Amino acid sequence: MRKGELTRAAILDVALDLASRDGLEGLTIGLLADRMNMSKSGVFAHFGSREDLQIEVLKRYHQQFELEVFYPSMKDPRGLPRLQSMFSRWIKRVTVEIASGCIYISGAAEYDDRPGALREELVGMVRAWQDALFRCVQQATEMGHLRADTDPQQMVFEMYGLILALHHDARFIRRAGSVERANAGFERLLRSYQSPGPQGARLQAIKQ
Amino acid sequence: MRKGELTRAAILDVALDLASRDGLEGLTIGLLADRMNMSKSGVFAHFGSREDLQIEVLKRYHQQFELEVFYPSMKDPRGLPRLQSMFSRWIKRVTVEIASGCIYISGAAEYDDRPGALREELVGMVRAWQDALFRCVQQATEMGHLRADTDPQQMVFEMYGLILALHHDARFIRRAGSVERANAGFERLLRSYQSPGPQGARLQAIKQ
DNA sequence: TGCACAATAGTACGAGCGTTCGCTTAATTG
DNA sequence: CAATTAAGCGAACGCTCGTACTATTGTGCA
Repeated sequence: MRKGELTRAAILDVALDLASRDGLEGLTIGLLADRMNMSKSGVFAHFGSREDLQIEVLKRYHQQFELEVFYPSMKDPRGLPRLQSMFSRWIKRVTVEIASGCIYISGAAEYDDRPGALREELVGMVRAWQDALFRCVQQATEMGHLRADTDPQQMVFEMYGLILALHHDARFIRRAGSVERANAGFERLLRSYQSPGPQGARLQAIKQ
Repeated sequence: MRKGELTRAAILDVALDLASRDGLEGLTIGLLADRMNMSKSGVFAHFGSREDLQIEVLKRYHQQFELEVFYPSMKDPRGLPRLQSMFSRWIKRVTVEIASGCIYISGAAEYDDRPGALREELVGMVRAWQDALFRCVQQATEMGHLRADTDPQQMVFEMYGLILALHHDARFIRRAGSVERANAGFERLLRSYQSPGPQGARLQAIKQ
């Protein structure tokens, strides 16, 4: 049927908007129905349960994230350029989300200790993104763009920290200049993992 | 009244425990009454409203944080030693909170876009802690423990990022080794803000 | 011991939640 | 156009929430 799928998509659009603001747990069918000028049961009928709705919203968010951040960066040359592209697109996206809210981040807080399908889904997505970053750092290391002793997991950890700090300081604390600080942190991060290294790594570089 | 204040304190203890797990928004009077083996109205009578209860819980948490992290570090020699002490105590605390949950962090997600007394209270506390870190970095800079061109706000930003990443990766993703990564990040941070500096800062150091 | 009042229990209310059901439209197909 | 099915509505369910009000128990001081 055509009409059904259309309104279903429209509902998901509004639901994604609502979930961005209030979190996935704050997404309520009643409010969603109000926004849609529909009855609660009318909205509900499009999904088997609230959890199904939440998962659909989450998948839609993930898909949008990949479309906006991941896929475009994959077209950039692998190694350092791709890594920089990933981070800058990521920053750009989070910057927009300072106004609307980021489901990955709010979801991490909501489901860090609440078992269920939603948590599994969410963890999987964030893991996938971290893995993508991991591989990118790894390639940059293999290509000599970063020091050979670079620990990719460590670098991904710190990149994620910068994004989390950005979201925290800009959206929660509402401190100005957070985007610039996140970028400055990334540049410092890159400098650290390019030459020269710590604890005599410079000597090793000379020996080669 | 002796008895009243006693049970009130006991209620707050349990409430803090509950709020750590489920967040301040997840703290419910019914559940609290169950845990206390009391009636809902009996618990409620100790506080004017749920919001008052939440604020009391928040203040208790803050007080505990100061007692465990801030005050002990203030006894350490100012400058770099104090900064390192602050961070290591902070890490230690968050490490414990990986099991129980951190109200500052979950609260940041819950109240980043929900106006009200709770948000104001919470923002004030986090700001106060960031300011304490700020002053500490500043002192370390003045004392020559860190490079003169160190931007304290930037350093605090990155320290906060490491803690947020630790909480995220350990509690949400449940990845092992996150504590070590947070510590490694801090060590790298310190190395960056000690000599030598970026973009020809080494040259300037030589000139002096 | 008894009185005054603090401390807790009990009950009720209105609102909102997700969900179910039967029914009425609206859309699609033969 | 008629038959069929999809789409949506409205009311109701059982539940939990915070809160108000009343009744009962318990404590502590004269």
